[in-house]
Parts: sequence; C-alpha cells; structure tokens
Amino acid sequence: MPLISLPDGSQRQFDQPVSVLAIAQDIGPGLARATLAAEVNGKLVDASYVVAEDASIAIVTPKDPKGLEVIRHSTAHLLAQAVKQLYPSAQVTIGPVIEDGFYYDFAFERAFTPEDLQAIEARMTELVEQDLVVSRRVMARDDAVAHFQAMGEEYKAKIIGDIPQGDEISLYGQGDFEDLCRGPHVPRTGVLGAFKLMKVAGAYWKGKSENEMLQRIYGTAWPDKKSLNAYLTRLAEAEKRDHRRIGQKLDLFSLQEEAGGGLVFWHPKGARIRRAIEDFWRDRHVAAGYELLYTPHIALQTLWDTSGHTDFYRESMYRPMEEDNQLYQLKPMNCPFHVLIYKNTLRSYRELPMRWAELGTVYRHEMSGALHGLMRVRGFTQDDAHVFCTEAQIEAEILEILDLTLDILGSFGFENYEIVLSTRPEKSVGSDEIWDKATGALRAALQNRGLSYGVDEGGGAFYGPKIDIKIEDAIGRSWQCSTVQLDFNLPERFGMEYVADDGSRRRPIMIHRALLGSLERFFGILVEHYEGRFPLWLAPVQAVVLNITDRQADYAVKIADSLRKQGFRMESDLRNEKIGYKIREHTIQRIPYLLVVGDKEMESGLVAVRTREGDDLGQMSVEALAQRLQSESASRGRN
RNA sequence: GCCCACGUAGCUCAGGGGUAGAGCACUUCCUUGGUAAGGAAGAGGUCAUCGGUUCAAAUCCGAUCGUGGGCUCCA
Repeated sequence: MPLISLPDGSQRQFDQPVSVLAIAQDIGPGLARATLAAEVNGKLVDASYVVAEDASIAIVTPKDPKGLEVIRHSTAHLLAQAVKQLYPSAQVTIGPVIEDGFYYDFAFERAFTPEDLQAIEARMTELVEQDLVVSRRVMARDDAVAHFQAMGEEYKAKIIGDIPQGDEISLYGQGDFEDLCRGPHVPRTGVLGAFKLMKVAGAYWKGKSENEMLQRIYGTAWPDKKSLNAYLTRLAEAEKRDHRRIGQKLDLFSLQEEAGGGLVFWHPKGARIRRAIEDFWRDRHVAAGYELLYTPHIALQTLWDTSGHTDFYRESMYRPMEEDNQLYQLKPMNCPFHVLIYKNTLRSYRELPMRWAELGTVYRHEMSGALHGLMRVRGFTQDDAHVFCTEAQIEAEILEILDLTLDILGSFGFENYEIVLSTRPEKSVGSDEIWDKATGALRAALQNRGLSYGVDEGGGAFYGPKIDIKIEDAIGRSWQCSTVQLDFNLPERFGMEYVADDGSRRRPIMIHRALLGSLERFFGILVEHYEGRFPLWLAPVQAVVLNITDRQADYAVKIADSLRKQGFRMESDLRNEKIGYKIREHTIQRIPYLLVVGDKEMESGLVAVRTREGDDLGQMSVEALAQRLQSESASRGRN
C-alpha cells in the first residue's frame, strides 16, 4: 500500500505496488508520455521501476537535466546497437555521457570512416522508428561474465570483473541488443531522435596510453530537434570565433611550417595588440609594487638539476645543447632564475616581501599531437612573477595578488570567474604545520575578498597549495589562465635564506603566480572572446581615414597624421576605390572607427565618423573625435 | 608520442595516372564614385618534402614535416 509523496508536497495512495510509469499515468497522460525515469527517494531509476513501499518520487522528464542525461546515455546505447548490427565484429566497451553529448568506444579491426558514421546514424534513426521497448534485468556476477564472454565481448566481461563484489549487475536490452549498464534508461527508443554523430577519434582503453587504441564515436543528443539545432548553431558560432581563423583574416599572427610546430610569429597588427597588453601589464605591476626582471633564455643544465626540473620535467624540456664541454638547457620556466637573483646577496627580513615579475619566454617540447593554434604552443611568454615573503606575510600577499589579478582580468572584459583552491596531495614536501598554515592563508584571503570558490582536495602540487582562477568568455566557455601557487620546495632546494629580526637565518616562502598564463594563449582567448572586435585600447588600428576622391587625399593624410601624433594608431586608405568598397573592407577588418572625408568635410574641416558596428556618428571636429577616442580608450571598455 | 583525416596560387577551395582550375586578394588601365563588393586586362603554382611503382605521378604506395579532430600529457 505505497503512499507516494510528490515534489509539490501532494501525496497519492496506491492499493498495490505500482510502477513509476503508472504513477505518472495517474497524475496525467501528458506526464506519462514525457516520463523518462524517476528519482525514488533520491535514487535515479527506470520508468518501469516498481514502487512497493512509501516513497517520495520525482518524475524525470526531458526538461530535467537528469532527463537529458538519461537521453544521452540511452542514445549512446542506441549507437552501440546500430554499430553491432552493421559491424558485428566490433566489440562494445564503454559509452558515457559527457558535456553536450556522449561517446562510445568500440574495439574494431579498422577505423570508422565518415561514411560509416552516416550509415550508423541512419540505422539509429531506424531503431528509433521501431520504437523498441527498453527492458532491464539483473544477473549474477559470474553469470554476467560468462554471458558476455560467450558473446565475444571481452571488454564487457573485463568491466564486470572490475565492479565491486555485491553490487547488482544490471543489463539493458532493446530489440536484439543488450548491454551492461547501471542505467537508468528511457522506456522506449521512440523517445530519442534529436541526436547527431559528430566525429570519430582514437582513444586508449581505460585512457592509458600503453593500452590498445579503441575507436571512439562522439555524438550529441537533446530532448528535441530545436535544442539540437540550437546546439549546432552554437558550435558554428564558436567556430566563427576561432582565433586561428580570425588571426589569419586580420593578419595578427602565424605559425610557420618552415620554423617548426608550436612557434608563434606575431605580425605587425598582432604585435601592436601584444604591446598594448604588455604596457598595461607592466604599468599595473609597477603600481602594485613589483620590480620587473629580465633573465636569459638558456642556462647550464646543472641549474635545472638543482631546481629538480631535469628529474620531474625532463620529457617536456628541449634536449640540452653542448658548448665548451658543458650542457646548456633552454628554459622551460623562469623560477630558478629569479631564485638566483634572490640568492645573489644576503637578504634581510626588512626587504620582504619582494615581488619580482617578468614577461619570460620559455620553451617546452609539448607533444606534437597536443599543439593547438595559440592555445598550446612550444615557445611562449609567461607573465610570471615570484613573491618571496615570510610565513606571516602569506595572507596579505595573496590578497594583493588576488586584487591585482581581478583588476587586470576585468580590464580585459573578463568579469566572471571560477576559483578553485587545491590542497595537499598524497605525495608532497613540507611539514604538516606549514601546509596547514599556508592553506589556511589562501582560504582566508579568498574569504576576505568574499570570493566563492571550490576546493580540490589533494589537487595541489607536491610543493604547495594553490589557487586557480578560470575566466568565462563571451560565449560562456571557461579558460584557466591565472594560478597562484605556494612553493615550499624551491627555497629548500636552493637553500634560500633571509636574516630574521632575531639574527637567525630563515627560509622564505616562494609564491609563483601568473595572471594571464601565457601571452600567446591569452591573446588567442582574447581574439575569441571579442571575436576580433578588440576594444579601442587594444585595437591594432583604432581608426582609418577614407577619402572619397583623390581631391581629399592630402586632407585625409593630414587628419591621420594629426591623430597619430596624439598617440592614436591610425591608417589612411587613399586607394582609388569607391567609398562603399573601402567601408566594407575596413569593417571586415574590425577597425573601430572609419573616418570618411569628402569635399564637404574638407571645406568644413571636419570628419564624418562611422563605427565598425555601422553607426553613423555624423560629422565632428578632429579635436572632438580625439577626445572621444581618448576617453573610450582609457575606460578599457568598462563603463 | 598514439589513432584518424588533411596538405593544390597570398587566402578559401575544386580537380585528379597523360601540358594545372575558380572566386577573392595582387598588378596595370578605365572610372573620381558619399557609407558593406564599379569595369577590363594581366601576373601568379616543383600540386608540403624526400623516396618508390609506372612509358608517364599533383594524382597510386611509403617515409618525413606540418595542420586539424581526439587520446595521452599539461608540477
């Protein structure tokens, strides 16, 4: 006689055990049709699940995030069924739900082709039309192993072997296909349909590179066609913002095959933006009490032995080069160099904290397959800084760093952050006391500024806890750029000291921090964030003067020169082309202001101003325009 | 590093065992036109590199390099 409590607080009494579906039916036929699964006392179950006792129940429909997960998971099964029908020798492995969709890994003697994907997708659609009933059954563990082995599904058998003893082994069947699965699943294949197979890729069994390579098929699935199309549109939007594409069109940077992979060439326009970024970065750092350093690009390998990099980081370092019977190492990091400067003289507690920053270019031999536009490169410039301080100064220094970070990121239009505090991992150096104190200081600093943050327990580096800050871009993607890490290791390895007020020698705390991460990567993110429409203070060309006929050529040049002398980045386009053509071209180049000069402007001594958004601001004097540019530039796009 | 795909003019791409194609960009000429593409002509390519198969290779095969999507990695 189950008494069912619903989320709205209402209750329903049933004479005998009832299925979730029957309960939904009892509430309304519309709900029954939409029922995918249910949460019974907080546990996610199938629609066919029978409730025998009193319970609180929430029906899961496609509108529910959990419903969407069920749809994606069931679509993954649908994919597996279609693959097994078309390619019986393929073995199924795992098929989890991921962000925006799902994938399924198969062991198959060859790679799936795009044509295969089309065939599989078509078969999936047929299976949806057949509206197969999805049913669940439970099997004893040994029986299940034997069952899958008999079917030739070695991987499934292995997976069951890894399921803890005592756990229920459930199988889901639909038509001729049955798969090991925890569930839950949709009641019928007919409720699926808004899906698309996206791509094939290789993936290692269990994600380990020493294991065999499987064929992974990625797909996306949604409650309805409208959501699917919205998602596909979103993907197309993201592709339009691709920094590689925009970088090419706006002539910002390139990667050169003749130079090697992962090495960035900044073209004049990209370099202008970079300089604007760097100038701003330096000014803010000096204002925040940092000293700016320059250090070499190579150093004796023995330095990297001391720092421990040749032990921990060898595979990412370029091979050393030999000179004068000594090995020199291209630097993958700047830290040891800053440490050397620290150690150049005896330090007093009176000097601490010391804040040293450097735009330091480093080289890391990233795996060829990992390279990606500007986002993952082999030579890049870190906006690196190291703060050396006493234990007592940690919290105050972290506060300073957080303030500087949020100020700088905000200036680039990033106002939403996701902050994670990572604590001590199992393998680590340093005493319990220092870890507790340091982690507490990080936490206190975050709380002091009222910042909400997550905690990644055990996610810190072996040498100290850290705070990572992810920024959210214009289309909601998040990127990790900033990191603040405490380091108990390098000061130890290098024997760093300072003389305390009691005359004793103490070890300083070292804080590593980068705000932008790598200039190359941050630039790539900026390009995508602004879709190449850089705010005025960053725009490589802030305004271009366009003459209508040759008669105004001298006047156009005069206007451009005048503004250039006032510090604006100007161009003039005197080509013998129609004004419409020039406007189109420079609008596509995303130049913020187009200054049109014809006979009328020349006579009145004004310019006609048009923005890249297409707004006509009318005529104005050069002085008025300069003032406008000045204040817009100074605001950095903030109101 | 591993799996798959791709590499043709500055760019975007078509073609494909028998003398290399388009659009845009570029150059020259005509046009001097008021807010997103005026017209004509011309120039431009060892078809990524190296090797193999073939009477003949841009095309087929292999290796290398690079690019893309994943995996892995990312103190």
